[in-house]
Amino acid sequence: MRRVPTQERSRQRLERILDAADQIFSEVGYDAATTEQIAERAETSIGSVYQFFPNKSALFEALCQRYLERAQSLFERLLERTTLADSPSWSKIVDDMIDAFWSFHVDQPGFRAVWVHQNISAQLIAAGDAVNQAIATRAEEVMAFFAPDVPRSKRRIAASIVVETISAILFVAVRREPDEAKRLVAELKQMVRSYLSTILPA
Amino acid sequence: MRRVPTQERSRQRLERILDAADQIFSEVGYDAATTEQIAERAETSIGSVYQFFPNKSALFEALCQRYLERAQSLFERLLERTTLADSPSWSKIVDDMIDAFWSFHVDQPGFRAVWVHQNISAQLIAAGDAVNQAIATRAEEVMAFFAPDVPRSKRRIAASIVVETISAILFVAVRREPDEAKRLVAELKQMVRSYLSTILPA
Amino acid sequence: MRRVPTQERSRQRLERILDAADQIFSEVGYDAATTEQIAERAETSIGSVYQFFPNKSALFEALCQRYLERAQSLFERLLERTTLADSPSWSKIVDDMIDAFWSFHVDQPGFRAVWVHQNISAQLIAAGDAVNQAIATRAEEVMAFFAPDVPRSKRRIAASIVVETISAILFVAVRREPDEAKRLVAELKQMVRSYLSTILPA
Amino acid sequence: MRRVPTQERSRQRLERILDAADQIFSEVGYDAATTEQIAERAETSIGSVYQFFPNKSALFEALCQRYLERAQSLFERLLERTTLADSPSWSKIVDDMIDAFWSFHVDQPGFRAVWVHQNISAQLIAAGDAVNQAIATRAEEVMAFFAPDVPRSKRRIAASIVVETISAILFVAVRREPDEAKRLVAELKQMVRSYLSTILPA
DNA sequence: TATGAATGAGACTTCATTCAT
DNA sequence: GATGAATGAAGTCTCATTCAT
Repeated sequence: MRRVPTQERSRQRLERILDAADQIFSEVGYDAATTEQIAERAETSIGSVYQFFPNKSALFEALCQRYLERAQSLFERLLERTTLADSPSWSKIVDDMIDAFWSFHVDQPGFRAVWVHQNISAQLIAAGDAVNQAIATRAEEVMAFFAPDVPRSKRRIAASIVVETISAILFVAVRREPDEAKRLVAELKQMVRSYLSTILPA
Repeated sequence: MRRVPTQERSRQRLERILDAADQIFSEVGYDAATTEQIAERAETSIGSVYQFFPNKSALFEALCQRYLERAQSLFERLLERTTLADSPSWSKIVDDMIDAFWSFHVDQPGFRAVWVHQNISAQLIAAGDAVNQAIATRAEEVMAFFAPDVPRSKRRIAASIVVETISAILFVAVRREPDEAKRLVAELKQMVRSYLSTILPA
Repeated sequence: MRRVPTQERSRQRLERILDAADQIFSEVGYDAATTEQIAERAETSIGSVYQFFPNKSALFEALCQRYLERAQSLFERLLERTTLADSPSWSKIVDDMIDAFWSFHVDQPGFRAVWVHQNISAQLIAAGDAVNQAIATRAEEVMAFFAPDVPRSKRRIAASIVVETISAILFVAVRREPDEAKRLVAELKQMVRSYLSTILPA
Repeated sequence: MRRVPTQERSRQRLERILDAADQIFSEVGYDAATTEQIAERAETSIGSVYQFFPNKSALFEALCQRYLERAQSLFERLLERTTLADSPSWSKIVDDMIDAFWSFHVDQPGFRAVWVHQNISAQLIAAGDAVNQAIATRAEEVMAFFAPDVPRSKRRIAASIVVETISAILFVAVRREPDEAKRLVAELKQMVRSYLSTILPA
């Protein structure tokens, strides 16, 4: 980012630009989106966009970063609420997690576009991957709480596959009919639980 | 497609164009790929590309179709080999299937690009989706063999989630280190088996 | 022209090519017409077209030539029929001439396209002009019969303007509604007669 | 037009673009003219051309419009100068008109290209036709002043043919040698006068 | 001689980015 | 700091023409 806004006015403008970019990218995809269009939606001039970001790609990366933070923060808020000390069942945690991320996908349609574009351009920091990795790392810690005896490497791979599966199936589900989506989410929970039950103690 | 080649020489050229397109799309993504680049890689002229395909998009769709056919044919070959009458265990089928599609992903890197791009352009027949749906339908029939009592709708959703999960995890795995990838695939088998065991009889 | 056909079969092909070119040029104009399209309409291959004509422009020029010959021949046939020796009134000749050329315009829509294109490209022999000039020269001779005393230069300019006017107004008339066209033609006769009556004796 | 310039600098640029287009179209015709060539002649970049006009065709139409306005304005200025109340002879008006439009043709060579191209592309507002029709309508009014008794339909057709004839002959004359041109114009006046004298009172 | 696949120059147009105001 | 006009590289696609079969 070229300039970090200090004044309130500027910060609002930056926010508007990011929101506009989010919408446009999500509506038409990275390549079809034009910087002019984004400036217009943000009700600024193209010059102002380039005052914050050196180029289109940087604008996209900032969006990725924003999603990473949002997803991580969602995860943390969730864990805080159900403090582990309360000794909830891990299957409850799984269900809550899936529900929470389901809402995340539904509420933030831009995330999809971001995720998709990342899988094209290798140059970009794979923010989608980054989100999943960050969450997998945290999930691993939670698993350590429930199954301290399982070797670390086993926990890592299990956490990884669980997070990726959830992410992937939710990704698929948003495009299905609402009814079908609901059933997919339910079945996803079932799958994750049955898998984890081969690793974690009841 | 504008012209279907009849002579051998032309058919080879067409093949070369498709292969080149496959590579380029896979390397840089749909939008960043240029038709000129594709022609060059195929060692033809841009004019020849446009003799077969009316535009860039049509070239891409032809690739999609090719992958759809390849994946379906892979699936069918697999089922034929392990004739159901031989009464194999379903878990053996699952393992074989995952191995086979893993090879498919590894050998055909272009499939990835095709799959990803489809999630952007709504106009395109979603070949990635199409592949999965086609295979899910077939998988459902296999499940019917092992669990004729499970209601149809349950089978459908189960087949769908299994296929999507396999597809998604393999998709993730190709980008990981070989060692990590191997472990992910192993764990994927485990997850699918444990999920299916809640539905299918031993 | 590259090759003059000697065999009957070839001559027919050449004729078909010229007819096709005539139609296509007339339908879409010179630039929008494609050589491929012309070959197709002529039910030949593009290669055959290029066997007769070195390029698109030459094909067009051949068409021009054909129109020049047709128009000239029309004029000659007309004069023959109304042998001057029969001492017809010149106003009768004018009327017949206008009627004949009106039919020419109506029957040969391609002539219009040819004429229009010539006024763009200066390199081309202006066949439209050529037609008019050729006919003007002949018309001048006819005027000499009726008014031997009028100086040659005066006759030349009068013939020229009469021919150009007829040509131009007929050109305009073909694009008008049939009814309007008929009135325009009638008025054209009136105008030419009133002008000529200032030069030729009754 | 995409953008209407407000600042002086832009207005000049737009003017330069139009002038350049005028020249180029007039030199090589609509199709052979390239947008790049026009930009170069206007001493701008191709991007600037496309900032004002969405495509080549729109640029052409703007030119048509400009000619229509210029021609109409010329006609009006002419009529104002020779106020009808001054009861001039109509033959004087005809002569002045022809002289004025002759200058118009000579000074604005681009008009020719515009006029010619319109006879090809049916989609375009036929500006050439438009010019003539607009002037014919006005000419009809003038005729009404001199011959209020002549029925309206007769006046209309007479105005139409006079205007078309003048337009067509001037069109031809610009391509002739200066001397020949002058004689053609003189003869044109003679023809129009002799025709009108069959309709209008002395 | 006829065919039509192959070629590639070149046209139109877009859009990321700069910079004078 | 904000604006938006100007730039021009680069992309897609067409079509006249050639030449091997």
